[in-house]
Amino acid sequence: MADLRRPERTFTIRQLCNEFKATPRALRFYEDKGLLNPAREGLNRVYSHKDRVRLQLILRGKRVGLSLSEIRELLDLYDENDEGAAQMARSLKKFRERANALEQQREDIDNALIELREACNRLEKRLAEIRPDLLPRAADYEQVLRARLDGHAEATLGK
Amino acid sequence: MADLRRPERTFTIRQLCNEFKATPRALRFYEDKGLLNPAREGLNRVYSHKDRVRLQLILRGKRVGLSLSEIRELLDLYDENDEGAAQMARSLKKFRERANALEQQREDIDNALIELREACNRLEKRLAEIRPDLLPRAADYEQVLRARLDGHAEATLGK
DNA sequence: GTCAACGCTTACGTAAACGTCAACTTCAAA
DNA sequence: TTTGAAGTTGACGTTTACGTAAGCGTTGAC
Repeated sequence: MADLRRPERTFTIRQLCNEFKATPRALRFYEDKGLLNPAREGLNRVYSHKDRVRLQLILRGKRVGLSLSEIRELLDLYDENDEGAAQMARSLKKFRERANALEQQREDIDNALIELREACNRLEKRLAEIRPDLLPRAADYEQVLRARLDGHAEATLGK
Repeated sequence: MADLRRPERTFTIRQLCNEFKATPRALRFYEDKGLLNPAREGLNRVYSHKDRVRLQLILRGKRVGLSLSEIRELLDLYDENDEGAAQMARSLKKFRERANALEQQREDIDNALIELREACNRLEKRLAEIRPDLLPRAADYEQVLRARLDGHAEATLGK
């Protein structure tokens, strides 16, 4: 009867949370920060399709490591100027900046990895000389592989 | 007269700060957290060569993204068991874990970069159709290159 | 009739690594 | 003698993105 995709369809907070794997607290927090502005039915929040889209944009922004305030700026731009052009240019700029920052981060990580590998090699050599029995073998991989199944991007990109 | 490299030479807090580009507040903080334990001359801190080495290790640890508490654990191991073997094994393990984490981070970053580039491409295409004059050109590089001259690793690896 | 599930608001807690006062002492140079 | 530089110990502030209650109202299921 009610097509789920009808634009006039609305969502409860929990529906959006389930769909996007967020928590109610998070959505309220975004609202508090001015990223969302759902309608009210009495006290209860009622999310429209536009709100849903905004939430999607928020989460995408987070995925690429933008801060909430940066995301808010972008969303504000979309609102002010809805015909879309100047704000697209600004978004593009923001995204490029973010990409550059990420590339810098990759460089930093690569440098850290170099330093780490040197330290590992030194330790391995000395351990092999002195106490080869204590050499921790690469059996650590199991742990690592298990841990890898979760949401690492959030931690990595600064949450 | 006094050879600067003589092992009995001591250092003031500011000397070490200048040498390693840290702040007094930071060294006191490390001390507060149990990473350093300089002698006192009255109230003033007097850093020995061993303290200097410890500080170097602390900063190296930070450079590769270890937390202060992880660094403290490693330093504690060096102290307990000064003949060095089991603790080297543990350090090695820690370093390998850290290296794995960093590799994971690189992957996360690469994924974010993919998502970003897609978004950039979409925006560029639409902008080129609608308002090609608004296309932000790659003149941003100047800003980026300037910013690149500073300590990015700290930000990148979580400070 | 009542209990659980969901919703709300307000407000404090968390983690990390310091920065930033305030309020002082101590020392050496001018 | 004064003043300026450097040192000290607290203690609170900062940032980000929420988590975690506390305490209350509403509603559907049984």
